Amino acid sequence: MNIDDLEVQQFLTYRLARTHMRLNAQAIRILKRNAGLTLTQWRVIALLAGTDCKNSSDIERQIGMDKGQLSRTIRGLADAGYVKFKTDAKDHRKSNLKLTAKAQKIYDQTLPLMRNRQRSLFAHLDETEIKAIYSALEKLEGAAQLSEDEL
Amino acid sequence: MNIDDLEVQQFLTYRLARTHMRLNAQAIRILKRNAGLTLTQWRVIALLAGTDCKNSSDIERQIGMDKGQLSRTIRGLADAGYVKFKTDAKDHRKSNLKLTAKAQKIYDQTLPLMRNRQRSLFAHLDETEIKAIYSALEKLEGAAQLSEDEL
DNA sequence: AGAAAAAAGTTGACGTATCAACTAATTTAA
DNA sequence: TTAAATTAGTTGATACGTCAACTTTTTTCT
Repeated sequence: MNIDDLEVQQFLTYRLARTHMRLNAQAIRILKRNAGLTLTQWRVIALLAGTDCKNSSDIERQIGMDKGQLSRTIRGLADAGYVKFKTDAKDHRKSNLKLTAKAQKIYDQTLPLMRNRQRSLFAHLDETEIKAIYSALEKLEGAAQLSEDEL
Repeated sequence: MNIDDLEVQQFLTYRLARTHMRLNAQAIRILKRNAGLTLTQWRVIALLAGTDCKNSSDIERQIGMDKGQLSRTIRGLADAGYVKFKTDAKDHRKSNLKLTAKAQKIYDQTLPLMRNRQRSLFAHLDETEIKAIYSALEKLEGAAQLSEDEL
């Protein structure tokens, strides 16, 4: 692999951006059609339902999403009747989030769909590719945190 | 790989989105600092300089970028003195784009930087991972084009 | 040739992402 | 114990991405 001969459109970051864009668009289509949710709404719901995330900061840490955007997404979910706030008894800065029955229901309906999608995507890859892509993404994410001169 | 036991944060699409986000932010930092360009500006310049793309549609096809956004990016580049328009003699719909000396210079300065970054990113991966990730991205991009019921 | 379809590019509207400033509550540590 | 630093969350400004409508020019088809 000689980088000097690599065309810009073949830069790994560029290929990754393209694939990400397309997969994202696909997820947005599926969620819009089947759940009337945006991708970020779905992700927040999924984290609240499927992990031990309880509040905004937990989600932020888990998902690496911008605080501000998260705040607005959560407000949107609350307005749409998907989550309820409850100020933490011990720490009044925190407000713990609870999914409503409505949210739980839509999550239960949508999760199998999203799992099926993962299954179909995996079906296009062989075992080596799956292992390699996970480990590569992990390493790249680490490298992405480096500043220019550490790179 | 059993999908039913896979946590949502481990969905391939999700991991990919995260890695993309971080790599993107890194590229934006580097370009801002070293060239005063945005990532899309850089990509357009790189395609005009390094491939046979001549106009907006060529770039659109190559990069899969939105027409509208491209139009605005190109206008921005023109306003900043990086590209010049020239209506195609044969097809008056097209306007061929030409990089100015200023753009060429900044491209020549920046390309090595960007290549070095690719080199550093690759250095974190082994040969198998590199092969696998390229081939996996290719396949995933194909699968991303499928509609929900084809998946 | 002439109508219909398609392609190039522009523009407007809207949602999402990113960054920074800010308030309020809590923790650290002098 | 109280001043300084940190953490949770909100808000505003601004940039970017996405979608759709629209104009102009070219191509296709009969």
